[in-house]
Amino acid sequence: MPFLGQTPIPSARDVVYSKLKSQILSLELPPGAALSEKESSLAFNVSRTPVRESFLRLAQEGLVQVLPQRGTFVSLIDPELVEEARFMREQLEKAVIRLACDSFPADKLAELRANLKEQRESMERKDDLRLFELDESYHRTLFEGCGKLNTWAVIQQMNAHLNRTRLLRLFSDHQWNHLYDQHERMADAIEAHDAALAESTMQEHLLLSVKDQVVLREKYPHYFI
Amino acid sequence: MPFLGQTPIPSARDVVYSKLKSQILSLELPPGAALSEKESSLAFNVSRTPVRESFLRLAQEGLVQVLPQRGTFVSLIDPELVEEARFMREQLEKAVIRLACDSFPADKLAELRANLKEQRESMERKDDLRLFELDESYHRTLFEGCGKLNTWAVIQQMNAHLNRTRLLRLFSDHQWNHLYDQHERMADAIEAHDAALAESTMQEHLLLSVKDQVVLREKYPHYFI
DNA sequence: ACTACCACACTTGTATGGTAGTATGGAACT
DNA sequence: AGTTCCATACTACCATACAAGTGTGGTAGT
Repeated sequence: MPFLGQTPIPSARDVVYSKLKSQILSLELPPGAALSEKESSLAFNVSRTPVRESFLRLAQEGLVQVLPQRGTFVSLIDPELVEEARFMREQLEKAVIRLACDSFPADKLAELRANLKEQRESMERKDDLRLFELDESYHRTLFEGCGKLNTWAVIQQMNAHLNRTRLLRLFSDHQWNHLYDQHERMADAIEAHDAALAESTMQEHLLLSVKDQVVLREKYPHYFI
Repeated sequence: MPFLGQTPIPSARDVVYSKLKSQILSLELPPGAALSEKESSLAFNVSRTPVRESFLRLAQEGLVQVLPQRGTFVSLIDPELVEEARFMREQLEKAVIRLACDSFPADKLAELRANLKEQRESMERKDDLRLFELDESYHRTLFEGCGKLNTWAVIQQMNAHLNRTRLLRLFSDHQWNHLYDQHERMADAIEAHDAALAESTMQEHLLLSVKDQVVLREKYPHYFI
């Protein structure tokens, strides 16, 4: 009898998918790079089947492009798609934080505060990677508190396109102070039920990531359509 | 040499996927129904491979649930997911029609007017199916005119969950008159650059479909989680 | 030198066999 | 009768073989 609630062992397909996805998002597999079912199956020591299924899933998410009988390629970055992803995220996050200002569970607010505390600590340690995670976690908690986790999941998927450009921030000037201030102001606004302030702060917050794309585009023009 | 611009012949996988999806959305395959790679492969006269790949794609869209070594089942309708899909659509459509009030290309506005004309004709013919298509086409044109077709694609995917409940409208009182009036008022608002009117009308417009779920839920409680 | 053609080395698409886990119904035992 | 156990018939997962389309480089013919 299986343990209830046991984490199911990840299938070969899931492993390959996660690995490939992280390689694509980190630009380790750059836009335009050629993939092949056979080559990947050798690299991961599995058969073509799970590799192929990973390709199909990545293709559905728009991260690779499968051309029948020709090959599979990491998708070039489509600036239009990136802009629309940012647009969708802006609309949904603004709507959610308005909801949060109306009502937000106390325990989730406490989570936000705890997250902010850890952000301060990570800034002192200059732990950029952890700050990146905390940023995601902060926004996730916002959606969770509003009962909109499915919406967060959709945003996460669209973020795949944004993140290939946002990665740059880890290596350039991060402005973590600025980001932290905005996070704190948003939490305060929720507590004070100040929807207008929360929404405008969120809008600023999400605009910060726009410039990354410009930088990346100048540096690697062949990564774009 | 292949004809350039020729439509690629649909693969067996695509055929099976479309067929299954339409059967699920039409409730011909009701929520909870068991599927099987083997059974479907016999039904469609293809091997298990393209069937399996269709299952995986449907699973990623949340329309079926794959339980390893147990079976594949049509997903039960999750009211929370349906509500969030409606929520996302509301936010995005409201944002887009605000954009449209700011600027909207003349040819797309003409498309909206032509669509409205055909809506009137279809209402006279009581051609409900065509009206359903025209409704979708109307909203698509809105997104197209704002350069937000990718956003429309995301909405379409979420609509899969809404549509299983919206299907009812085809068989009940449709209130097509009401829907038409709203469509016309939105086109007028865009032309008059009246964002407030456009947005509030859109909000009403999208609220109309909420009641369908209540009806369906009373009639088929075992279709829901 | 140039062109047309073809063999070949790729690619993804499809079919199928084997493996391991799961549910179920009946038999054997208490 | 009720419970335990096991054979069996499923399931999806994975490996592998074959089919069919595509691009390329070399070769033969002009």
